[in-house]
Amino acid sequence: MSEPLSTDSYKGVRDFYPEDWARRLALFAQMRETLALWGYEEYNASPLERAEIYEAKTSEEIVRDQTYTFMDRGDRRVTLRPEMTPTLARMVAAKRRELTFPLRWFSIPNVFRYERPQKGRSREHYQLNVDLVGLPEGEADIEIVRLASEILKSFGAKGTDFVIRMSSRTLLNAACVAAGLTGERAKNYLHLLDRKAKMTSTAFAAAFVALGPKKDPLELIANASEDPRVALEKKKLLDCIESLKARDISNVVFDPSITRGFDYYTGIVFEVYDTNPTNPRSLFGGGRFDKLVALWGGDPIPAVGFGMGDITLADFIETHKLPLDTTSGKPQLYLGTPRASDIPAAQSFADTLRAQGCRVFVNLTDRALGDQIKDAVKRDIPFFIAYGADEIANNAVRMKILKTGEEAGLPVSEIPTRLRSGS
RNA sequence: GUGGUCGUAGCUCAAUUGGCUAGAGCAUCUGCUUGUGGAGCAGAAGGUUGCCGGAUCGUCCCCGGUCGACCACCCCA
Repeated sequence: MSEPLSTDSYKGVRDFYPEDWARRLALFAQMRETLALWGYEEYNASPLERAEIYEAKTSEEIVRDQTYTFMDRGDRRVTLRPEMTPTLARMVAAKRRELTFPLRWFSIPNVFRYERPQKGRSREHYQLNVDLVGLPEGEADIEIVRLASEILKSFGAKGTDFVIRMSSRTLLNAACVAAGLTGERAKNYLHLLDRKAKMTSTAFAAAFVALGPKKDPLELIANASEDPRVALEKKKLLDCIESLKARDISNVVFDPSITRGFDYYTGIVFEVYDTNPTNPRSLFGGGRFDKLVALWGGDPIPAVGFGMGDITLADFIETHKLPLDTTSGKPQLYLGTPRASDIPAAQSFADTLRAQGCRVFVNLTDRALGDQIKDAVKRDIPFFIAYGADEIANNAVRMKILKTGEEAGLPVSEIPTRLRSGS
């Protein structure tokens, strides 16, 4: 015999036991419900992607160090998707002639990053991706930001629980150009800006001066009248923010340090932060990527969207103690059998209930009835019916509510409604 | 990729300066009898102290390595 295998899961990934998976499903169900109300359709794709699609326009850091990339047996370079947006862009590009734009699409893919596991970060997580494809800046941006807010609110969050920080890549780019920063130096400036909050002001100033700018982009944005392009882009962004505020999104602010890590963003970028002082971190974000689809040829197709990870969302729900109903798939009724020989009849009785949508668990053991009740309690099944010779003979059952201990006879036809009402 | 903290039963934790057969609670299972409960009582099972090596008369305890978890960086979701 060889050594026993390890029961540990692979480093940095999670096993989802039924209880864990029920929580994920509850998250996903709430997302799907909200998105359906807004007319969004769900799509999906394989986690395996051609490696090349991450190399053109996404952050180099990710490709170099943070993806699972390998050669398959046919010498193709394969990557486990680190994010969904390039896949979305590829799928849209592939069928650009037959799709009906604008597209309102979402997906809840698992995505992979090879990096050191840490709080809120593992090597695989599920990430809701919501995208609105085929419309330029304006109402599309507003819908996406509102939807991001709406999804958090659908979990019971209040507007004071989070803040939406917005900026614009076009504004930042215009300010960089006006400040004499172009190409690599502009890109480096954005990365520096992204880190600003974590740096001391002197360290930031030193790194900034090292880039050799003629002016300070942030000052240009503050005094936008100095440059007409900056002024125009700033007005567009502020107008967008004002529109959101006018439509009940009061927790949105302009924050020029929001840049987002990916290079493919072209217009608005936003990031949603938890306002809880013990955990004031970024929850998720998104932005506009008008040139990504054109990487596969043809004219650009404008798009805007966001991605929301399941781990940070679950943490958010946990820290704010928001309720999450995880009972939707659980059995509602435990059918106990006084004798093991009653099992076939109990299954047959269960079938009539199942046909009416009742989730019924039938005992298959020869345990004593009292132990079966204990078993039902332990499994968190709310109702119990003993089904044996007496019930068959009298064609009548008594249903027990395990929480209260009450037990009463009732017509079989009433069982489905009682199970649904839960009492 | 860098640095720090930590690995003892399924879980939460004990174990005297390095010294008897590594303990407890919870959870699990079996009884307290065969048509109705979460309690109680009795009992059982559960461990190569993450793994490998070293130092020592002797190690859960010291040292090195390795794997893993957590935390802070880096970066990002």
